[in-house]
Amino acid sequence: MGRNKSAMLELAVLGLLHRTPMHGYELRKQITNVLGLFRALSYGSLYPCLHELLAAGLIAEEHDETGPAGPARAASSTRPRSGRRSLKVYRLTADGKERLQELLGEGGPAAWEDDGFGVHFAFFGQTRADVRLRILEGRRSRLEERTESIRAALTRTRERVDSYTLELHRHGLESVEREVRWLNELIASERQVASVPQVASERPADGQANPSDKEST
Amino acid sequence: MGRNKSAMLELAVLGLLHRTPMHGYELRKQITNVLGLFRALSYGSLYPCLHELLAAGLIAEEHDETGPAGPARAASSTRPRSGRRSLKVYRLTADGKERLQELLGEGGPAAWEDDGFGVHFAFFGQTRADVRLRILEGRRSRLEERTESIRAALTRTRERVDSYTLELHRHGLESVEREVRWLNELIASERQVASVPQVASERPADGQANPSDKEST
DNA sequence: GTTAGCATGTAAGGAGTTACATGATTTT
DNA sequence: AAAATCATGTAACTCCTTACATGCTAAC
Repeated sequence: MGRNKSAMLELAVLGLLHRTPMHGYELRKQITNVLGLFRALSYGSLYPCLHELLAAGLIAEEHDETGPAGPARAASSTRPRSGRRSLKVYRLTADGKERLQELLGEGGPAAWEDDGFGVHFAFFGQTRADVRLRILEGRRSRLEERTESIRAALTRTRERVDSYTLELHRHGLESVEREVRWLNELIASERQVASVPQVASERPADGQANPSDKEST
Repeated sequence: MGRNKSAMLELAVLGLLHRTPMHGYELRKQITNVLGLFRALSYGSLYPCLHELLAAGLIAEEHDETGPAGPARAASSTRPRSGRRSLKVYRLTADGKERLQELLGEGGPAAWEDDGFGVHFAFFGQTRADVRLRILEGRRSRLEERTESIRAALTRTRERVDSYTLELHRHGLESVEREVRWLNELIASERQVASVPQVASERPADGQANPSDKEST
């Protein structure tokens, strides 16, 4: 089949469209800003991906008659766009929902690598509890490997590199250790919930899993 | 000229070879593990880059007669490899040193984006004090933009997304804020040193700039 | 004696960005 | 009326990974 379609981009698109239908333009903003997964996803990769998903029947497009959803839209003209140009709103099809569940159910190594973890975590609300736990634990061991690697580098090269390189490693190590602590909290929280298991297909977890009781401030 | 040669890879290679000559194999390990800049740089991009730098006269190769630098090398046979196969040690040429200074002196936006900052920071020891400060401040405003962006997303979507997405944003925000605090310490430290300016060409900073007085446990 | 690690390279292909091309709508 | 933002799309190009191809040396 098609050419592109990196698994992560596909997952992000299907996952976001599962929440609410939207334009490609809005999808890109969400993927870039809200998920923060791709630093700045370009249209050059998003639109072709959308066309492929459409061809595969995983998403459907509808022509938007309401015009762009600008900030002050409600106040001014209700005049329809009269279809001068193609404004498309994409939504998830039944096949698309199936595919999304399939992707979320895999829970393999791709789900805990740097590029995959964020996307998978963002859609934990639709992910089975056992898969969630597996992904969190996979991510933790991945980061623990990195901890060891930096620690080793730090011991090996101590005194042989300048203070800036040392500081970079020190800060990197602390960042990774901090993320491991965060994962430990999440895993503990998941294990508590695990005593009351739930089905993935019907109204999956929202408000039940309450990771970390710290107030934000 | 040549095809590839992404600026960051070139900088990493020249910067590391400035510290000490080494094999391509060792370079890859340093770039992957020690600098941690590229998650896992492949030979497929490193060796071609090396060939281009060689052709450009920025680095030079010498045939290694001592054999691979294995962990227990010193103990066993001192028998030379007799040149059966090409084992190459690369070192920086005079032109390469010039080019390295040129790259380190730019201090433009590329030096404070996600992919560039780590590499540039690792070679701060060879970077002019004013450029160091500029890069640190550029990085800080970049991260402050991101802080605002996440905070905005958090306010906009509060109550509309599930607890996992909220937790992802909360953790992301804290990570960025933590890095900003780190940068503030570094900037303060640089400003203190700035009262005694120094020339870049002669024995640039090592031990003078002492970022953050925390002991490392 | 076989596995793991050292060491160098190439060809094919994937994944994404940049730059280009177009046009409506909203804000200043 | 100009500038910013919304909105969609394509073609060329860059950079990198994967898989292949080869061979030595150390450790178990």
